[in-house]
Amino acid sequence: MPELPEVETIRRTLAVHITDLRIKDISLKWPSAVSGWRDKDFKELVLGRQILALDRRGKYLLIHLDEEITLIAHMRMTGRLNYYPEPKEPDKHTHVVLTLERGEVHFSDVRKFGRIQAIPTSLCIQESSLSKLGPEPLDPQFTANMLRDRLAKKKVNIKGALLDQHVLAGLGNIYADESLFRAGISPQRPANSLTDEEIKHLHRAIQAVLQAGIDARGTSFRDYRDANGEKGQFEQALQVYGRGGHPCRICGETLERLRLAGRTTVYCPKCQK
DNA sequence: AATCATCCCTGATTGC
DNA sequence: TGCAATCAGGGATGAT
Repeated sequence: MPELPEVETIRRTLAVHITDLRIKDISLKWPSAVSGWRDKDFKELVLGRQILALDRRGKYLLIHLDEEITLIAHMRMTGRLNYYPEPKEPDKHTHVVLTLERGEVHFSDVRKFGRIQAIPTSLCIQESSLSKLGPEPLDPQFTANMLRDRLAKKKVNIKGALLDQHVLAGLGNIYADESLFRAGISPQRPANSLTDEEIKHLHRAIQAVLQAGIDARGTSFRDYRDANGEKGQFEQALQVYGRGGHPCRICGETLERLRLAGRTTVYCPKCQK
């Protein structure tokens, strides 16, 4: 599932191909995947626009167009944005095809949870779902003290707090589990029970895990692919995610699987306290 | 304000 | 082997 490192990889691989190109045609195979803004529909806002730059906020991909329009895309679990240099027949899960001056972008999603919205750029930050997001974990301005303050009022377990995009933007199930493992913190701990020392470790672990994920071009546990259809390489570096019942790579203890915040959670009962 | 349940979907996995 | 039930999961929404 695309989390911060995967969305960042999609952004980078897509930007190479589509920056500066104009959107010549739009085909909506499943119109529910897109939404416009006020009384203007998606096509009206997007058709003919030129792609200026690609940005990212948390797990949202932002495609800035001219005329002050921005596309906000979210892949949820199985969404993909693929670039094809030559015209290609859309597969059965492709919901939107953007035909560019050169090549096509296909937005597809097996589970139909992913969405693309067209919105005036100036409203991106204030009026969209991006407005309530927590800080960017890899932003130098995101400090351990900031993390401490944001966790201070949270009584839920730390796993649930890390998945809450209002606390921090971009962590999903994979990188939350991996961060907690690296920090040596049990996912069941109440978020507001962490010591300053533990929060420092967690802060460092989050940044290290996300950066390593980006460097490996993401985790392709199942569905994820970048804009070129390539898998990421981070799966082999995973310490806990998807490894419940297997031995801990550090101490050999059997990794435990449980359910927290409605998500499957894997951790090492010996390494994580 | 924080927390929790529900819903959206379909391919893969599990159960009988 | 075949079919049905269950599982997986991010975020919007509404209830508490």
